[in-house]
Amino acid sequence: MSEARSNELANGGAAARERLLRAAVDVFAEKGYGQASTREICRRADVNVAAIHYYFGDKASLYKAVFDIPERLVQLPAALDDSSTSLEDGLRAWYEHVMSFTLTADDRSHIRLLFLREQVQPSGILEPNRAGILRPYHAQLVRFLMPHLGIDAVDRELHQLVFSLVGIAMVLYVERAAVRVLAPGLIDSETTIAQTVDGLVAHALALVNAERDRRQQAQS
Amino acid sequence: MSEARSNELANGGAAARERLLRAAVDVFAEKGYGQASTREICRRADVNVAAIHYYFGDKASLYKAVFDIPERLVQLPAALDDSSTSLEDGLRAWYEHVMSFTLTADDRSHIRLLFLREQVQPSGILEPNRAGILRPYHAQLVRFLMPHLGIDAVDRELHQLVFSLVGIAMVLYVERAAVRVLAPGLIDSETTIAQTVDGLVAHALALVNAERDRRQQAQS
DNA sequence: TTGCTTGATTCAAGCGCTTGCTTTAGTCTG
DNA sequence: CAGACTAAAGCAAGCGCTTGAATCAAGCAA
Repeated sequence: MSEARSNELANGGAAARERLLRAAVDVFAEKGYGQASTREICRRADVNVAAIHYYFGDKASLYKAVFDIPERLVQLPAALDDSSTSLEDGLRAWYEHVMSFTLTADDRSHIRLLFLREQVQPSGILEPNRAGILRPYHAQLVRFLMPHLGIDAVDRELHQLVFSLVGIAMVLYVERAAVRVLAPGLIDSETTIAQTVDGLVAHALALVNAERDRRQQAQS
Repeated sequence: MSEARSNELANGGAAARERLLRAAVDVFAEKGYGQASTREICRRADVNVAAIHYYFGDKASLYKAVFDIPERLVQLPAALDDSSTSLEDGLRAWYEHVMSFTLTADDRSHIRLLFLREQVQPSGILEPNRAGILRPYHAQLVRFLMPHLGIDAVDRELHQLVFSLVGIAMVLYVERAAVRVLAPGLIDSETTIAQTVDGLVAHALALVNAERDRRQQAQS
């Protein structure tokens, strides 16, 4: 901590450690842990190879450090935590938020790819049983839906509903290459994505409404 | 062809080439193309390292050969191509089929993981623009749904409906680690998976019915 | 049967290269 | 000068791939 700060003051404020972290996010996201080379990370960060050892110890610890900066990077759509938001508006806000990932390739998308990769192909370095980047999104949807379903306890049906809501968008992201081949016009441009979001909202409403109906029927 | 056959006859019918292919599926699925080592593949296939060069030329060609055996491995649920199958029965057959992937780890599951990995993290070796393993599943659902929706042409709404139907199951597979952490009891055992299939069918019916209603409304 | 040839296959060895990491000698700043 | 940091070189290990010799069954002539 204090060493790092004095370091920042020492050199031109560039903070080699910080550049190293940023480059690591990029390279790990592009190549995966195993295929990422420390030499390339250092080259992109414009530091010497010894810097990784100096600041982090080794490659695995650098990887862990990359995954230790996650929460502040995940910014959830605020509308869903406003209790006055209608069901449709909340769902639309949520899908607009997550579908923006599909097209753009900004700074944050790299870290998202990193989390997805760790999910599909665990490196074995991080402790297992971590829910990854899905947890905050899942938790927010659970919070948002409970009042709209008129329930105050989480059960497996609610969990499954939320996973389905996530799934109808996630398939478009994970399989975006296949989607573009099989159904051109779904996620090719901002315009088509806007249409697709409309479809997602309609699907989501159908799912939530069906679940609400099922619960009312089960009560009577 | 004839050389390969005489080879099979020559040795104990073990066919080193075949063992090599099988081992390659396993190792590529476990490690990914870049992290898989030809030495390990040969070790598992119980052949000499030179065998890859002898039979396939190099590592990349072995990888391509693995991806050239796909179609016969994808066995679709037959019920969906029977026009007498009801909507609910067809959907149930489909989800029972695909959800069997989530728990089991049989021979075929490795090749499925391989396709998923290639989708998320393309190796750059296969020609791009291939829809991967999703294509046959997608096509079958499109065929199955058209009569139940009363349409005879494929449009973008139908495509998106199918992707949503795929997505609500795929999220449980791709994020199965997170699902087990966030919602234990969804995909932990055959019993819970059976319950989850019930939920998937209910969700799918809600989606299809909503889409049919939308089309009827749009007509009038 | 016997010995020889041939072509297919396997084998151990090693080439050149990249990897993660370490070391040693330095430079710069306060 | 002391401590924070960097630079360059090099280590052992692993990588894909190649090589030339060894092995083996099949075909063939004497």
